[in-house]
Amino acid sequence: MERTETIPYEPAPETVARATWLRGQLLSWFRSSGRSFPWRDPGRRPYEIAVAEILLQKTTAAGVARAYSGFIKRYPSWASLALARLEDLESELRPLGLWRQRALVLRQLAQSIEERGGDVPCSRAELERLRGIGPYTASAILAIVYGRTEALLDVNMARLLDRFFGPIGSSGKERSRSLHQLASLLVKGGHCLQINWSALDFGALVCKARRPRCQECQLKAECWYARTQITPTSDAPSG
DNA sequence: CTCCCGTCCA
DNA sequence: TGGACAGGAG
Repeated sequence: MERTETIPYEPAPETVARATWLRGQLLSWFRSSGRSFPWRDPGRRPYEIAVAEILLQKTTAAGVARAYSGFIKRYPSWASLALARLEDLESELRPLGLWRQRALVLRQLAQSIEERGGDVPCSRAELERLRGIGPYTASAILAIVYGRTEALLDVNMARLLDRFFGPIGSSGKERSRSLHQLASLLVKGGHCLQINWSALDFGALVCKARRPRCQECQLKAECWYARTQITPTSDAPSG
């Protein structure tokens, strides 16, 4: 037997074709409807990128957008953040939620970076050793700061992939592996940041968790979710 | 698996 | 009023 049957490192040809089509659609959609955030602006320092990624964890991007500029202005560097008073940090973070653990994480992260001479690690292993930096945040820093080809598989992209390609695997482990495979397939075609941000924005604005806008979605003809869940008389299920 | 947590929207 | 949010840690 072929080893590809037991070790599916290679996605099926049809999957590759659909992923390529999806890429084109997302990039096209992003040019006209993508979101603009201060932390996406070119020229941002690694510090500003890292802080944004911590703030964005399990928090709405719209909320972070409101607090971001003020936070950077008040704490403009790793050094200032490392020396911050915990109470001040907490009150700055309070409107975003998760303020207690995030204040600790940010200050400890700043102190760790300062001990390294002020530079953000450029390897996944080093990044994930730091408090508050897991697989996703490490990928984001590698992609945005160091220009590496990494998939930003957050809840938005996961939902989009899940719906577009259809349910994958029975176990959570298998599903996770397939999602990462699809995500890396998307990103490997080039334009890493554009495709990542387009998938995130599309998942947040069109392929929403609550009320997906399937009727006006340009992917509906090829989307598993739209083709199976939509009925002529009703939009996407409300639940 | 649970907790962290304020905000937003159906 | 409750689920969901650019996750991560215990």
